[in-house]
Amino acid sequence: MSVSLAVSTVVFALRPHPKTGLMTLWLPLVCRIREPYKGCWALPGGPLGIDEALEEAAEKTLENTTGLEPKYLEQLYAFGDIERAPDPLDRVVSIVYWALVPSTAQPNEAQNVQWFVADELPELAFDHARIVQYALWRLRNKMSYSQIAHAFLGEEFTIAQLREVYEAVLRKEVDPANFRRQIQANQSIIPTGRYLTGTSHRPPLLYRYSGREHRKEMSTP
Amino acid sequence: MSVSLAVSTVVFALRPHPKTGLMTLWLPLVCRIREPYKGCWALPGGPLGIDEALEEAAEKTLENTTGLEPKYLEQLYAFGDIERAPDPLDRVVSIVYWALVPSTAQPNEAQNVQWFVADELPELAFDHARIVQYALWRLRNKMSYSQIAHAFLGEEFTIAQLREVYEAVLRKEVDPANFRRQIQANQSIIPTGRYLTGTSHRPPLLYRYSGREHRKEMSTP
DNA sequence: CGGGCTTAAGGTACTCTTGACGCTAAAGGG
DNA sequence: CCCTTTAGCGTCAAGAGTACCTTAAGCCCG
Repeated sequence: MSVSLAVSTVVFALRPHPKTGLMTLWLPLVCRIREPYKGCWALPGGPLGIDEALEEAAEKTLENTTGLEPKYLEQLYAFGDIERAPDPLDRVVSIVYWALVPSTAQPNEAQNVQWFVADELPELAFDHARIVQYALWRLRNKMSYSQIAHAFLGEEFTIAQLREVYEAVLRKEVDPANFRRQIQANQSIIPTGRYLTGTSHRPPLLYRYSGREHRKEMSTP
Repeated sequence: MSVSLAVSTVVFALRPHPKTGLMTLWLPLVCRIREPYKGCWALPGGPLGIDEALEEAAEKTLENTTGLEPKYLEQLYAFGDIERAPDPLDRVVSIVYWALVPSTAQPNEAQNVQWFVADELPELAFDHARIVQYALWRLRNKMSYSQIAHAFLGEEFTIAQLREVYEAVLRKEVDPANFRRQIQANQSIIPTGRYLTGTSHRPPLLYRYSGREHRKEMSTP
């Protein structure tokens, strides 16, 4: 008898809040159809195949539950406490990934999968509530020093849309002028020359992600 | 047949470089006594026991190989590529921790264990060279925004000793005056009132770590 | 014993970043 | 045609970071 290994994924997307209409973080959960925690909501995931890479498993889970491809995927943490499952003989070590998917993409709702507002989750199975908390912390942390915000958007976006992502994730207002300055200082976005029309005000320039980080990163070894 | 799970640890300590005499990062490696990579140097570690917590396993490894207790211990990453071992049937997922031990403690050299200068390692088994590279990056990264430097020192230390830790890890000189100001601004160290005597110059004040972080951290969930 | 050497500890001046806020440009709507 | 709204740029002051100077307080050596 040995410890078994699973891979789970915390998937984040931005959508309007059903009540306030403001952009908010959402994530998909699956309803467990077997014990333990039968009927409870849990993170999507599954056992690791013998010939399957960790990241590959996380992507497969994402594809199966939401039908989406991540624009960003990173390992979060390996959770292996002994008391994770009610029965200590079912010991599972979960390697958890977190992913960002653009709001533009339409998710393909699979069976038993439902999206929830990240700050208003139901009771979760195992230690998954703690895992989500940590993933949220990592997302907000990384958002404030890294350039991952564009992963929530499509190929082209305005600076206001990018700012809206920051405001939604960090849950605080950002000064538009200073945000523009900062984002333009580190050469992370480049103007496409095209404008977004159809707004009832001055048409904003469209930008795209330059691909270069302002801080040299090595988040994944 | 399923994937097996192991826990390894990258242990860092500071000691003078044998040639230059400057403080440098060292880490312990064990010589493999069986195939694959027999005779090659590798990170200390071993399989995860069924009733053993991940962090517990990392601490046990540390104790067995060096006889030391870590002043800092954190999960680094879970490495699970398929090509990690020469034979794909021996697939192992390694959950790697990294640890800091104070230079004051005297290591208890176990059999087959030897310490190396972190920047001058021999050829390593498996993907351990890449793991060490990543651990070094994480250490240097964390050192520059966190307060882990004191983990290399004893209970009491002078500001110059703390600065020496920064200089050794980040491999660059730090202005003593500015370093003092920064370190004193975030209330991370407090003066003990005692002085370090026996030096051939003005005796410096001894400080100890206050335990509070200047940036609220949640590096471990 | 006193001058020289070394590091401790604190201070100053300059630069760069950050935050608060004002002004003009350019669209649509009444 | 004016009003409203957001885009985009500029300004100013506070704060953080950097380079460097001054004084303090021990030991070493002549």
